[in-house]
Amino acid sequence: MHKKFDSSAIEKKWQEIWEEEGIYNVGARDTSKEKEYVLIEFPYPSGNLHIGHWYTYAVPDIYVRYQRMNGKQVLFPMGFDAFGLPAENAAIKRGLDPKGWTNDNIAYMKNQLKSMGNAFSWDKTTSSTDPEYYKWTQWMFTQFFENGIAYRGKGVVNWCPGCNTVIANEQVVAGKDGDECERCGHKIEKKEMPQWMLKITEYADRLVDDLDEIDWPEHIKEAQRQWIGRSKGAEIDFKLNLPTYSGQVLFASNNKGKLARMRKLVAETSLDITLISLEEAGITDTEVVEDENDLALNAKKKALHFAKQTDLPVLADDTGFFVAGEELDPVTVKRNALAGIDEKTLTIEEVGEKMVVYYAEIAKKHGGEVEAEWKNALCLVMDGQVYMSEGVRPVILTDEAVGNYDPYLPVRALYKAKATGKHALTHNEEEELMELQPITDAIERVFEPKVTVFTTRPDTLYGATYMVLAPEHALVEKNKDRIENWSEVEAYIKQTKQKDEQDRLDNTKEKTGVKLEGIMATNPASGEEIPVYIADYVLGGYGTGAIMAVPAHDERDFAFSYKYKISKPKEVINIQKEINEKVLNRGNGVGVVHWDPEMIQITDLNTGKILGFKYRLGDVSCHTCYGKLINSAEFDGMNSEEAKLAITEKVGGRMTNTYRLRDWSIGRQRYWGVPIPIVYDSSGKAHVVPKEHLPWTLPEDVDFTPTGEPPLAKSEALKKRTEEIFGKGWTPEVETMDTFVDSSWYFLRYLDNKNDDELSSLERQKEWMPIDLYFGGAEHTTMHLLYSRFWQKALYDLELVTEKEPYKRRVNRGLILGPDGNKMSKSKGNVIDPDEQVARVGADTVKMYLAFMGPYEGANYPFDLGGIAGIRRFLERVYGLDDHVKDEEDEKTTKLLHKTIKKVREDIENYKFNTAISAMMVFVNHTEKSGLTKDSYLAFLRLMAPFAPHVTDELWRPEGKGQSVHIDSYPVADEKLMVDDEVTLGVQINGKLRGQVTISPTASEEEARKAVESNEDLQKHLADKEIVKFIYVPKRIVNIVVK
RNA sequence: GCCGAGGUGGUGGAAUCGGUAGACACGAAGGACUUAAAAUCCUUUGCCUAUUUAUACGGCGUGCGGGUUCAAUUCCCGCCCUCGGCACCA
Repeated sequence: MHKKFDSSAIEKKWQEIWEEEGIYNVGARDTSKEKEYVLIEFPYPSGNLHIGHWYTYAVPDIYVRYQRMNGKQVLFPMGFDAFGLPAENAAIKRGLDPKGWTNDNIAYMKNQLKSMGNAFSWDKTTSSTDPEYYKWTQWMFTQFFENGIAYRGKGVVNWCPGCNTVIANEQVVAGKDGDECERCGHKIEKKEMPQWMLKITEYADRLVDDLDEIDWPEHIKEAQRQWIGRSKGAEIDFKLNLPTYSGQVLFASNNKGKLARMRKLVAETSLDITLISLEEAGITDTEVVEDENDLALNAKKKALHFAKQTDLPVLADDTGFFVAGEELDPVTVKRNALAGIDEKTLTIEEVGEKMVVYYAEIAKKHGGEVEAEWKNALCLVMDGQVYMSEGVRPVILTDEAVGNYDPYLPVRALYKAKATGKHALTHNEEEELMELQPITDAIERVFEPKVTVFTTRPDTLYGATYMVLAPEHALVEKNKDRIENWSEVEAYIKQTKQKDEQDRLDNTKEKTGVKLEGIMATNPASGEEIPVYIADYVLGGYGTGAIMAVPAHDERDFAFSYKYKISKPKEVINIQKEINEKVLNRGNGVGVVHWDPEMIQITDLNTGKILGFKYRLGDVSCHTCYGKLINSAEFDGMNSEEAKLAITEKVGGRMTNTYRLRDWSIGRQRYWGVPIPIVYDSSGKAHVVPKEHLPWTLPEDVDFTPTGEPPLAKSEALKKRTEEIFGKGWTPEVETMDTFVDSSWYFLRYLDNKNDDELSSLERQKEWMPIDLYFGGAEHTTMHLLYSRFWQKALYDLELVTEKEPYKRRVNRGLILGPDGNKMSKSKGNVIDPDEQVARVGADTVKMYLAFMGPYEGANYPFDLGGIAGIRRFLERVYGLDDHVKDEEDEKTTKLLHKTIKKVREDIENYKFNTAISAMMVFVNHTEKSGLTKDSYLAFLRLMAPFAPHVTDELWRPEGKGQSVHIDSYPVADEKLMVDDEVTLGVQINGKLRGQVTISPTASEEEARKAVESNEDLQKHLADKEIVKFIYVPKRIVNIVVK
């Protein structure tokens, strides 16, 4: 090798030329090419690129360049996720300006990133701190607020004294003694405060179900499913021996007619209550965002909204649903039933249509025409035809069928109907159709003293012999006068409050609890009276905060019941399969001292499947299997699965899901983030900052010293701005948003990064979404990936995006460890500085070495300084490979080239860059000896271009008429040139390798046999032996069985 | 405890529709070149045994123990270990 390989000079030269030529800018969508959107997680501009960034960005660049050379238009954008704590900490510690500090870092890191030589689409870049970016972050928040997705919640939050801020549950990690902050390691305190929340829980089902539609590795999907933690079960009401409520009840309406009617209904009941209207209760905040499709949810929303504003019980209703507090009681009114309305599944439009059709039938029966009002739509029926106003689809009713629609009819028809002025359906007539009894019954039920439990095993209801409430359950405090041992109960509640959730859920600790003396519940199935306990292992925030305890079929209930000698387990499930019992370790730590049961695993003999576990102690036992019911009255003999539904139905329960996932708390008491675009009027009511005032910029006159008060509260400029725009007495929200919000939509902004009118136009989204491939770190599996999926779905519902799911495919990469095999850290002194490596061996070498360490997906690899030298040597040899170019090459070399092309292509598509590189090394090792033609040499340069973009362009340009190799095509293997005319097979005798034969790949068994027989070495082994069997698998193996 | 991933030379790793285990690279050893070193090039390199130190032969080898098969790193059963996640979720 005579040329000197000066990687620094080469790399600098080509980076400048590429930038000048702009060959990596994407520009407008070119529809003559297939699109490919490759996304990498954008970095936080900490100030310096580390080797992990290289692994994150430089290796996927191989895939990007490969797709570009395959003729696709590839979008590979890069930006900065630049809000966050480090900037603010720098401000606190060193008195720097967070904005300046961040911008300096961005500028510096941009240069470092350019030294990578990646094919980034820099023309599409963005930064989350750019006001033109966060303007849209804020605008989306206002849309979420107006649609009930963002709300001001109240609740217990994790307060980190280190960061002086609230952190989300997901950001809390388990430490040695209790919860710790993921970022700073301080112990977390529980604090109650108002919080801005996003309703991710409302999307829980879709977040689980839509996983089936995307092509992600199964383990990542599974992690998300577990995080969401959906469990299917039932809510069941247990009556309590408490007196029925009497006194005032708030009715969630100001509609006088409705109130009068409801009062009349209440009078029909045995209840001693008085309904008062919202106005009478002095409630002014009456805006409730209703869901258009879910009637039950509407009633519940109303009830919840007003329950927060009063101490009175609240009664709300909506088309057949009656709600008090949070407890829902659906009633199928006769009218609805006759009209064929199933409240659970129909939209409001569909209900309206059915209702009108039903009225039409009545009208026909009376031989007349009926005019009726339903919801906001005026519906009318004439000549057997039904019309509805206000955008509701008209229904044309004929004698035979219902269901032909004419969109032009309603308005015209409405005037016509009014002109005819025919008979209208009166309230009295309507009431007749409603049948009062079910409604009054429902209202009575709503006020019945009861507690609702959530259970995944309603099939074991007959075995429920006591109940347990969370100590913080509202019912406990409310009934303190009736609880005979209140002082003991109160002490226990106090003790619970001191524990954080981690303590309460610690299964090595003994379970504790207290009986509520004087309160009894009734098992709704068996009718038995059962005692009620409180215990801290039942959590207020999960399910309904109350459980039914089935000691015969739940391990924890068995333990608790054994400790407090509550009741003998009542077995209601019988396992009828052929089972196998295997005794496991003794003692399983469910938290009762001296409780050391025999633990037995129960397996199905036929399938080998684990059915459940059995715990035995003396003459009592508990098992968790499914089976056939016993001791369950009319359900005896039924299967568990069937019985779940049947029993729930019998006792008036509701099948429902419950989730581990909690709403996303996005408010931060911090400065360096997106200001939440909310202002409060003088009465304290929240209003969004209208679009014309966005971006609602971050003020700069702020003192960062953490005092527990949010920094923005100290800004005079923000106060002044708010009063100037909105008026005197108005105050700004002083919280900023979690940075996970910024990263929930950046991939949309890349597409349309200069758009002043929209966050990202639907046209651009149609061109580029969904993201074809998202490379990222495993640490984002449950947080960023779940939040951004939720964000996309919320936008989808507002018709702001085109896709339900943002990411089609996802690849999780591993970590680069220090040379000692440990995680890199300054304290361990094992940090590899990428700039230093680039200066030493060049960017191409660093990139290729990172790709060569192992498969990209999954594992962690130690950085080896010897290993990187090997790659540098390889590149030097490639640099000198043109010395071996000659006019002719042998057939073997041509074959090897095509085999290498095929292998490299396959490997890139499977993210196995390591074996692709090794195949290219084999090719170079071979051709250095054999020589190769110019054509083969150039094909090889193109093959290697994605891996070592600088050196290949250096070698290519003089040959490529001045055009970059990176806009050329990727070589394609010619199958015809890969066919081998002979192949060497291993020959085994009795399964042991004894020699080799070289034959044609299409050789017959007979030919193979001849080849073996003519081989002297093999003959030695075969002499005096009888060949029992001769196995020949073409192109694979020969195996001879001898005696 | 449960769930997931994994366990292959001194090291990173390769080979799994069952078909010559250890590709490629690092490291190590020897040699060439050099005054010398570096760089480069050549050779050797899973372990064991034997001998003529060069070569063939033999044995053992993919965490451990079984099984299926002509043939198992690959499939099945049991166990051990490592890493990651979750942890009384009713």
